Amino acid sequence: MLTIGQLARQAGVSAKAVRVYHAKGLLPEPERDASGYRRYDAQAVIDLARIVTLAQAGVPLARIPQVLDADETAIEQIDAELRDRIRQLQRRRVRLRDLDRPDRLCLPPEAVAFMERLRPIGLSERHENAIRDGWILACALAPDVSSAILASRTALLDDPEYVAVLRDYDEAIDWSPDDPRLEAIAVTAAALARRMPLPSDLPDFRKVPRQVVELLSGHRGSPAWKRLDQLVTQRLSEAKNATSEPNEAAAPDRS
Amino acid sequence: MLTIGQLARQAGVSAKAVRVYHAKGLLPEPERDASGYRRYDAQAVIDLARIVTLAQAGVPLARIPQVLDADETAIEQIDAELRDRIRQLQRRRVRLRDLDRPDRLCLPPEAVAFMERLRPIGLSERHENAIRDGWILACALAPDVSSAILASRTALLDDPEYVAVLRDYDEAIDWSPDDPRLEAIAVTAAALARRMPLPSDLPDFRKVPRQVVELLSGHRGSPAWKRLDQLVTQRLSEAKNATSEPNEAAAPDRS
DNA sequence: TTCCAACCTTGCCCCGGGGACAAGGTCAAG
DNA sequence: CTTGACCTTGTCCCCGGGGCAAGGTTGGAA
Repeated sequence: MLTIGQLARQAGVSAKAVRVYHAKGLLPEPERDASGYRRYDAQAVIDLARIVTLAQAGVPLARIPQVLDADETAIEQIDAELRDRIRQLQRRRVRLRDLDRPDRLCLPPEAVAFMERLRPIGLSERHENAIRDGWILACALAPDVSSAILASRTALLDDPEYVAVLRDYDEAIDWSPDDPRLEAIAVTAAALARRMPLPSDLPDFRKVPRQVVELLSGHRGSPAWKRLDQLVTQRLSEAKNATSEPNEAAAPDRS
Repeated sequence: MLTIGQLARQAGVSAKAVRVYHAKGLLPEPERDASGYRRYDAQAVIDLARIVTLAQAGVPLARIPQVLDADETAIEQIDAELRDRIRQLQRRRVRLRDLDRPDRLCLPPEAVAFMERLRPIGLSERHENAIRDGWILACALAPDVSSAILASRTALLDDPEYVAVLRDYDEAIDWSPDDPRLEAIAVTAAALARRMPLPSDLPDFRKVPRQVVELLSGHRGSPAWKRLDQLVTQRLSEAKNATSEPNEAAAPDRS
């Protein structure tokens, strides 16, 4: 006959835990000896092992009696949950390894792929981070729309002219808004913008939050970029003001 | 700029959790807009993702700031813990499959092996369970001693005479203690006992709790077995009473 | 025998990591 | 201008025990 401590050690739990299982009615209270100590037999060892096995598999104590009485399928379900939790932990290990890579941590896979393709272009870190932050916010606000835009934007990275405009913007980021060289960049950018896929071509464009459009075409704190936006928009509207009203969203965005 | 709900959704947690992280100083409180709502930027998304990643990896919230400031080795250590937890869950899946196998659930591997070898002998379920319960209690009381005894007992299962005595005991379990057939069994058992390894041959016999010896040689509720114990002990002491005093523990035990 | 450490008993409060709900203020779109 | 989905602070509650108090018991060694 075992004392509570011997029973608990055998099962790998604390004596307190065994008392809790008694209190919750999971494990029947055993006989007491002359001094009031609980005394356990082999059946109690078996019963406790079952309870501990289920509890450690994540079954809430309150559900354990039902599971013990139920059929095999309940246990299969618990096993499936356990398998899922193992997968989850494995995914979390991967995330842990990316702890100091904000893009992998915060962006959906397609945006990560975009950033991977963007990096070899060799923009400044500041520009890259600005682009990354734009996508982070866009994906948080409207994941599906953002991933649609991402697709077209990723394709654009194969376009040498687009890449050239990106590099121009990169160089211009700290220029004065009055810098005369901005004109030339605006000309190239406007030419590009005319054959770029526009956000308005998206299937659900009317549902796209205005915020997202503003984010992806915003000037992000650079006065020179703000000025470039103005110049490009002006050029675009001049070129097509016979056929359509100006469309601010058509300015080529740097992301 | 994101609201708390958008931020939380992006990170896969509840808005409440984000407020908790603010209250614990893990995540800096952001600016508020005109109506008092918190407004988050991309950096907050990154910071929150880091916090959530660590929290989901099992790091207590109170330790997260230190980990974020610490070097790589802290994260490697967390990763190692995560790996261990995965292994643990995998072991628990195995145990879950053995939920209705008391021996696998409660006994050490060597005792499981013993029971596996015992089963084909074809004893009654009652006898087998009595043996199993004896080992459960013995292993709980004194695991190392029990495993030493188990080794010699497992070897005995190769001895046809020992197996024959086991079968005799199995048949006799419900006989009356006055049954004359018990005599013949006692004769065979006593002959066997004279060449069986005795518990007193164990290296640390003096440390063996008396309880364990009683358990493994006890009669476990069968009056016929109790009588057999008497008969065997009597025979053994008659045979050697010139050289040694009677030794109750030398009765051949059925386990 | 007497001692001591290691048990055991009940009872109560505490913890982390949020969830639930209240009672109200605010936003955006139709 | 309403409606429903947000947001704000605040409070209480949950599980699965851990820790401690304050006392009684046991068993082996000196």
